Amino acid sequence: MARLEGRMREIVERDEPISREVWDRLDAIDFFQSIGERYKAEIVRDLPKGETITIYKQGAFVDLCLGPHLPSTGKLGKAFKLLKIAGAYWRGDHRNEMLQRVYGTCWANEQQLKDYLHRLEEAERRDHRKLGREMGLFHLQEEAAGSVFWHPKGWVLWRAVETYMRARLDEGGYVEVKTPQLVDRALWEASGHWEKFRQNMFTTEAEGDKVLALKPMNCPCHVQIFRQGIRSYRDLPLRMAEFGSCHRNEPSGALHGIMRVRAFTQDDAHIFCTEDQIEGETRRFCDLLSSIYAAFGFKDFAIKFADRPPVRAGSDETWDKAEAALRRAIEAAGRAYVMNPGEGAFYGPKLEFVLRDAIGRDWQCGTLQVDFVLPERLGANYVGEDGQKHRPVMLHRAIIGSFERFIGILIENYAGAMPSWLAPVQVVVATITNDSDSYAREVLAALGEAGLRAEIDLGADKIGYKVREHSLAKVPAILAVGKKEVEARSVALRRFGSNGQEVLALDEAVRMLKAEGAPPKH
RNA sequence: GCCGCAGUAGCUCAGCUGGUAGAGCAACGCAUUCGUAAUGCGUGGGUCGGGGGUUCGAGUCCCUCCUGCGGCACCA
Repeated sequence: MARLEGRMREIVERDEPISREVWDRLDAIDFFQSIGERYKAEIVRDLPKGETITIYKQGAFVDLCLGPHLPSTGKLGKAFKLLKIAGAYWRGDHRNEMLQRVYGTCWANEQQLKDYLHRLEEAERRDHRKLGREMGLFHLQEEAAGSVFWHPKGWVLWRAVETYMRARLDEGGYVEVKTPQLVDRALWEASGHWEKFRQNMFTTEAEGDKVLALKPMNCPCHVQIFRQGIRSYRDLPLRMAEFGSCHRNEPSGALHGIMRVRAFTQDDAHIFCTEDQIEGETRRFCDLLSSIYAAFGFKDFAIKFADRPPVRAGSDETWDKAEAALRRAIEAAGRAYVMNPGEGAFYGPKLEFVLRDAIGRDWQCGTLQVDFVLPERLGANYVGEDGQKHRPVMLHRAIIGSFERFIGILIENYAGAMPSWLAPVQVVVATITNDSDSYAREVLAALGEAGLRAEIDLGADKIGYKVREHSLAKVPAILAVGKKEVEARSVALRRFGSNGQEVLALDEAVRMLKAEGAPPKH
């Protein structure tokens, strides 16, 4: 890359003029073929008839390009840098050959380039893989590639997220269930997942010729619960939630820290409802989702509307109906969205709710999918007002998506400095000398009684050392106690990110920290 | 899975053309009782990712597998 960059600088230096020409299609094909540029020739060949074919020349270099280009190479300036080199499939199709792609960045001036590179470095500091290790939240190791070992502190964070989500679902009119991990392939064949995703499913054998699959998702299981007994239209909408542990054998190259793993837990739910209820349920879901995102500190998120994929289940009429229903619903919910053509699930169109990580990569977290197909395939029905059997519609939906991914994004969003309600340790009591130990224990007990996750540091180190240690651990609050505090029954509170401290009466500090450590109200 | 790069102590990294593995931080021990981001001294710690090969001798060279990283493809 250094050599490439050197050549680029020479070309910029030469300030070669760049000219645009329009060529005849056949001439262009012949020309590119003759110089061995068979990919360019292929592009020209595939361009629709009547398309203008533009050629840019720069010295002896002749290339096909839609343009526009700079008038001359010198106009590029010197504020550029090559960043990475990687393979990319020709025309984005993995069945094609792989070409080498060189990534670079270019800015109007050196300062902007420097700022950009600095931002990249800053982002690396937030990387959840680095912070997860440093903060002792979790680890990954090759004997369980793609599965997370959650450490005590990381699991506290997980539980805080789970407890909050459970409370919101309870309030939101959901019922919670738990379904099996190992399920006979017959069910996956019936749902259509076996045909489409068999190679990504972990399987095992039992009782001779039985093949069981570790569930890659929860929906078929939820339908089994729905099918127990006789459902009435009065039961709808039935919102069935599960913190469902799923396994998917993701391609090795897709794994990424805890964001893309092979074993994960979804905040999954399926809303069984009538067609008429789709709109109301979608609106209700969007409201719940945005309220929960806001509670976790995400004000901005994108919504994408993914419509029918090339390979799919269900008739075109069913898809027309499902897409129209979802479009009406999202529009009625008054949410802006962009299209994501052809990216729907195989059984229905979906809304994708997308959050962004520290280095600007987008991650789908929430989703809402309209499904007319699975209830049919798996034989779900209910008795309507008319006394006849009807098919329910299923809305597949998740808010945080997977706990693993969402926690990864949370860590990056806060750069590890979690708000108190999510922090593994909310407050540390640190003594200045051992004379204060017994009072410090009283302080710890008071914090514990208030339900705070508190730790105590009675070590023989200097207070400066303790402050540094717990600041690096990103603990939201440090309560220092020394002679003065013992006498006044007070504490010296230092908050994460602040250089000063305030001295407060013990009960006042406990009251304040308790309030700050509670999950957000909504 | 594909292309490229990488894997040395818990972490960050050094180790020249092959000659018995090193630093800082962390950990542990002892001393220090100190008022808001590092007290001092000492000690232990490695199948150099796994396997195979070349060589008198491999962390270093070759083959192969695994894992990770960056993209691509995939993502129910």
